[in-house]
Amino acid sequence: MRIKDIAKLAGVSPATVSRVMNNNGYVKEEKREAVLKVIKEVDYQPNPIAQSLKNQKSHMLGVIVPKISTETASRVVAGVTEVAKVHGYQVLIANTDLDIEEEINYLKFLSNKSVDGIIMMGTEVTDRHLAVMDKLAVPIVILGQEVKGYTSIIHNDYDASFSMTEYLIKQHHREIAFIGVDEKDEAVGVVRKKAYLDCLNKYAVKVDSKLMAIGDFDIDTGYQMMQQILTHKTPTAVFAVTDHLAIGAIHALLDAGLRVPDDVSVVGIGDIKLAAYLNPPLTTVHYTFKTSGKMAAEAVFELMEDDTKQGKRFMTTFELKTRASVKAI
Amino acid sequence: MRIKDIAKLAGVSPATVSRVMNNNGYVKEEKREAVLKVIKEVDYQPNPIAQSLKNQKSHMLGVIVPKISTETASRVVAGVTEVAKVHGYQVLIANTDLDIEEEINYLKFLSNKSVDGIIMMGTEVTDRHLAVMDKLAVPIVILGQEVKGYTSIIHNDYDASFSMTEYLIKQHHREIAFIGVDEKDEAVGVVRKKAYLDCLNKYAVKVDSKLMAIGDFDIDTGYQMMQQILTHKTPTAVFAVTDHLAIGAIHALLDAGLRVPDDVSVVGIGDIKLAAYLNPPLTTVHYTFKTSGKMAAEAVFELMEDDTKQGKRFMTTFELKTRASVKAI
DNA sequence: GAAATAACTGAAATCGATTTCACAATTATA
DNA sequence: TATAATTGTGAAATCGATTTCAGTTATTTC
Repeated sequence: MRIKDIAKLAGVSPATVSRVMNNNGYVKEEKREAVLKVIKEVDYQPNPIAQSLKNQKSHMLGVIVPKISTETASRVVAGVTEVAKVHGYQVLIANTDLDIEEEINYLKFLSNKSVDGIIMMGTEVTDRHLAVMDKLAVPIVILGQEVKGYTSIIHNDYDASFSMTEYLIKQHHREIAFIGVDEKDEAVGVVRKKAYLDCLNKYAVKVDSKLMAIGDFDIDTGYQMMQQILTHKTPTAVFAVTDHLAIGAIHALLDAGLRVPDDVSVVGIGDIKLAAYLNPPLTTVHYTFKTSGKMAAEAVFELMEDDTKQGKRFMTTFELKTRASVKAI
Repeated sequence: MRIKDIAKLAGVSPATVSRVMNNNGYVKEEKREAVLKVIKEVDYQPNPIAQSLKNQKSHMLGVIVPKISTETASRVVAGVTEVAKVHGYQVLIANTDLDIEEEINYLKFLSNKSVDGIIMMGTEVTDRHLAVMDKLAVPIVILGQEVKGYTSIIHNDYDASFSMTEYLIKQHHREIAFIGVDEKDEAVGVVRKKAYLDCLNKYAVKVDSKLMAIGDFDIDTGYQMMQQILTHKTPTAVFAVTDHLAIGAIHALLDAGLRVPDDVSVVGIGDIKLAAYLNPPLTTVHYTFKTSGKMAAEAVFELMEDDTKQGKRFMTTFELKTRASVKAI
């Protein structure tokens, strides 16, 4: 069913049908009714692609995620879709599986007028990213990393990490192991580590490089890094920069015959859904990923209205969730 | 940059540029090179919306999910996007938040030529769904429920649930509580329960309705249902139809002062990522959700080629993951 | 009652690509 | 060499909507 067909059935021109559908321009009441009747009868829905072409709006938002099958990503997407729906927008997902090449390809592809705005969940933002981003035809918002010149939604990684370290120190821990990730990820790899170090310094706790390990993002890595640390020394507490790393660490500790938290306390960051249901329930930092997704979407819509608002920086809140995985000394 | 501009720069007509881009029709070698040179220089990418309109193909797949921020959904989407990428397709996500009205709206909207195929993760499939599905202009595949006449990817819920029950019986459990969900969800609510009952019957274990409870899908429900069952009787084992329900049940048991698995064994279905890291590690059924997503996508592409293949029924495999949450009597 | 304004309508142009069609220039075949 | 077949090209139609433009009819205003 095309607009032409509706026009014929209603005995008017396509222009009139369009005017009725979009409620603009003059249409005599009886013709309007005739058109609406036909539309209802045949359940006519205009071809969105043709509309996109003519209106130069696709009513779609692109979301670039590093890995869709993670709790963080899916929560962000949930937030984005929620706001998108309010604006009558659809969400197009681009899953890069952590491949930078893919990320850049998607940036190009999506910008090419197939979406009206882009939200990129950043891990590593390279110069090549920036080169492409500078030429983008549509607004973009970066989520999770701070990129100057671009609107970014960032989690308060510094304060969160600092507070967590401080919390452990206030529980009288002094031998606090650190399990981090590669520095290519600015927010997680660099900022969270810096906050940890700064906090130790503030409280004059000496930094022991033997208690620090850097690896990937998965549970297994947490396990291995913990084992590695244990070969040198047994800390009284472990600060893992993600909950998954913390879970791996806990299991390594248990397998080494240590009790958590009685022998070693463990904390993470992220507050995955099951954190409270682990044994012991995990002390962690709650981030509002869904809210971040919403904020990102709202920022994109704002940029679509007025692209001079580029470059804003939004920081989301966090909350320390103290649970049983930490025991004071 | 439009095709016209490229044509002008290369000193040819838009038709020739199109012929070069799509590698069809005759083009003299020198003109082809001239065109390619210009395309490369200005990094021209054709407007996908205009192409969609002309070609009547959007190169997009629609996925309707009940809740994007669940592990199941995100794994399915990961599988779908993987296959989609191979075919040069993008994935459009429609998140219905379990709202049937939304589901039907999305079916209509997506079918309307804005995607070339639809994958619907079904929970409840009503007559209203069917009415809309019958009129769909594009192929659709249902994932997770069996709908006759439509290609469905189903998990072997019956056998999985039966095997799990059988496993408990073989561990000499006879008082096996059941925590299920509403029957509106055919696969989870009806089939899994039927298999449980059939298995009890097969082994002449008497069914005790006091040991059965029906609720929602979340951890809290599992907790409450377990508490409710405990007011009547303490079973030796609990069969929850999802891992989340099992986790809720475990916590209710622990809070009631019972030990898992020493006093009560608990099993779930789904094998969420953290199932092996819970305490105790959860005995459950591993479903290959990502594979289901891939199969669904492949089935959709097959239907796009040849719509007579409609109505196939694919069953995915499962694997019993026996972990420490079950103890033989 | 004439002039000015408002209400209404459809033909045609447009969005940016693809493809048909008609025709021209080569090359192959008889 | 004449004819047929192949190669090569651009103008124009097309996809399905929206919008401008020009023209008609109805309503005010003086």
